Amino acid sequence: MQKDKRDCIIQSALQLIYERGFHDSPVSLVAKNAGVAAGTIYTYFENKDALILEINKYVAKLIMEYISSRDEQQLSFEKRFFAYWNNLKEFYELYPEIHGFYDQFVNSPFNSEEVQNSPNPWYEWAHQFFQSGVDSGEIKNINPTIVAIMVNTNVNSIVRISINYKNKLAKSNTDLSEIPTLIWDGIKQS
Amino acid sequence: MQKDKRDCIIQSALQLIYERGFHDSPVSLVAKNAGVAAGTIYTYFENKDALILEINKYVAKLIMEYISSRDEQQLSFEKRFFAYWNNLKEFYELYPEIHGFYDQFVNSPFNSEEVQNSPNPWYEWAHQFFQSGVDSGEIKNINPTIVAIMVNTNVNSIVRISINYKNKLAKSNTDLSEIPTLIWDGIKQS
Amino acid sequence: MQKDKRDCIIQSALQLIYERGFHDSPVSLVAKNAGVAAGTIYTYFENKDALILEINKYVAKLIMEYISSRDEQQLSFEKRFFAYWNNLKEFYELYPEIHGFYDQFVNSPFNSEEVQNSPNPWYEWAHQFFQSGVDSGEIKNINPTIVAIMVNTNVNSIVRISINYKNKLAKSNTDLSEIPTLIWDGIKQS
Amino acid sequence: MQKDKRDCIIQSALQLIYERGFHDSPVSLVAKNAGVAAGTIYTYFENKDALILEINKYVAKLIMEYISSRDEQQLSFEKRFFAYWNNLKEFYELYPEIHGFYDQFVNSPFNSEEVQNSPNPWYEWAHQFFQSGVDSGEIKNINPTIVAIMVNTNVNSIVRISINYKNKLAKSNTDLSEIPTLIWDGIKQS
DNA sequence: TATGAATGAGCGTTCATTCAT
DNA sequence: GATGAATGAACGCTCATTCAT
Repeated sequence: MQKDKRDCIIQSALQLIYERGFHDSPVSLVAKNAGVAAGTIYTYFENKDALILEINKYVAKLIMEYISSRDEQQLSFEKRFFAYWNNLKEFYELYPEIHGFYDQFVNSPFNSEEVQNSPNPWYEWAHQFFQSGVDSGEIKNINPTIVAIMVNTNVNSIVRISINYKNKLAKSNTDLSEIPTLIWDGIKQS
Repeated sequence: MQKDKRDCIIQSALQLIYERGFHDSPVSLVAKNAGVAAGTIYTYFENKDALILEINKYVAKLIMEYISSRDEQQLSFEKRFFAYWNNLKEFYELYPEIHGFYDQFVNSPFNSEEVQNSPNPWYEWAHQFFQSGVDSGEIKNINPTIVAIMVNTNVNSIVRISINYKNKLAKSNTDLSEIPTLIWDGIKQS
Repeated sequence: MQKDKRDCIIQSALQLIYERGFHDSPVSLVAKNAGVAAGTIYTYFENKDALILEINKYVAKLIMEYISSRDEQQLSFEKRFFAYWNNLKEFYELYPEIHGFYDQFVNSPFNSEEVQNSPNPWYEWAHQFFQSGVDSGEIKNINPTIVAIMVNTNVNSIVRISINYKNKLAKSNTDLSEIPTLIWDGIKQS
Repeated sequence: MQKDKRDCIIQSALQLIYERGFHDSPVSLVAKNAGVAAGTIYTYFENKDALILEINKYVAKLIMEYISSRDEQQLSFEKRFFAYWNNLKEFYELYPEIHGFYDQFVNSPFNSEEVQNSPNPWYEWAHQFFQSGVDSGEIKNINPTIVAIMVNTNVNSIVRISINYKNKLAKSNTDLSEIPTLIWDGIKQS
């Protein structure tokens, strides 16, 4: 209630979608959890779809800020890559609701062709990031958009594994920590 | 619609979910496209959720059969890996409705912890597949479940890229074809 | 409940619109009064607008049948005119809910240009009726569509007066009964 | 929007109701078009219903002024009648939003028995007008209230016809111009 | 078994009205 | 007085599910 109402609504929706999915997150519940009336949602968002697309933008901005602010460009690309990978994992573990939302959003009909083609600060930053690795000759000469998607998808699935198998794979956590090396071995210029 | 009604219903739901998403695939439409009455669906499936879970099982079986039948165990694991990767990509491109369904299912609330913990022939086969690579010393000693998820997630996202960017990344198709090498460089025993 | 459901719904809506107006006749109430569930309305009508347009058709058919079945073509047009006028008044007094509905419908946005241009058995019958008066030279040579609208509008307003002023104009009922003569004096060939 | 705010609101509502009907003229839109805040409407009108009733009063006053100021009492009643008829038609064609509003209002639940029984300067003037025709023996001895309603309803429907059939009845415009004669032939003392 | 009309809870959304500023 | 964000009851409508046929 103290924060900006628009933010409250986004936070509430993010949390609910993470916990219950798009299906089971009615506007009325989003409103209730945000501490506002149902109608208030429509002061800030045109409709439910628009709210979800705005959450996507909000989330992309947060990720971008988190990762870019921790990137140290003076380091070798190898070091930057591991930092990127670990920070992204850290981010998702810090904000599991964002991980949960993103996972659902990216493969949903909400993520239409139009949405995919509209500018996304995080995707653009990631593109630049891997482009600089290509440019400096530290990673293979592959389309940086594809590398970005590959790496991000990979972090995403690793986080999902580490959440789902939290208890069972205790022993395997060592394995998880080796994944970025694995990816690095794949993309590094040999 | 000569086939078994149960199959018709699954095919119809698969296609609709691919085209319109879970949100927009009401039982009545699934029934209509399957050439049966809405009520009939409840003869074969307890409810809509059960239908979706059954589709998941159906799909897992199909993938497993497709991949396993094309696996030649006498070959080197490297060759088997590339076959695996390419066959999986081929499968998804052959059955885009399965790719579309799977992409939505895997991160949805339908894919509950319980579902993830129940036996899945395809996951088990993939586990065994990578286990044999570890056992023969041809790939690094990492939890084969994790490798399987990594590789499968990777194929999935590559297929998504190749579908979404079909026209735009014409030039980059070469890049896409290098991805499995990249993954192999990551997991192979060096 | 005994009658055809579609008819029940139409009757219920007709009555409610008469009593409370379009504004205050929610689908839920129409359904309740018809003895069906709200959803059932949508089995018979695409949406609320379609229901209202169907009522209009239903009503036009009823009026046409009532008036045409009482028209005796072998009589002089003068006699036929008075019968027409009185039967129409009688009809509206017999079915005040139809009068009430029609009054509201005809000047509402529901009665769009498209609706006005689509075939209406009652309007067509009335057109033919007055056409025959023109043809036989018994009434002035005026566009029969216009005469029909004039006469019908007149009956309509007289019925409204006789309903609204029921008690107060007791004395004036004699006046009301002279109205058709007044109209006849206006349109008859002199 | 230099004018008095109350007038702006009435004008805005009048125009919107004409264009979109009662259904589709929310207070927020009335306010926007009037150049005021939604809440301001409640400074001038108790609620939306009161606003609509006030528009009715406003409109009745305007019509009365328009017609009465053009009535020349020294003329024969016949001439006065034709002037009345034509001026009323002219008024509605000059202010189609008033015609549109009135058409909807008169048969709506807003026009309750209470409203109909409350003093209306326009109705009273029209009553007097036709009373004087009765008194002078120039028209038949009929309740002037009824004659007034008849004539006004008639003008109303003729205007509606001339608006709706604007293009199609080009030829028939001559017919429309004969209507007042028709009415006069009906009511004149023969 | 198969049907599909019927159900009604629950959805997204609107909008007349209020009230703190 | 004027504002417009906030409210929440009420709306039209959908759709998973049932059950008489």
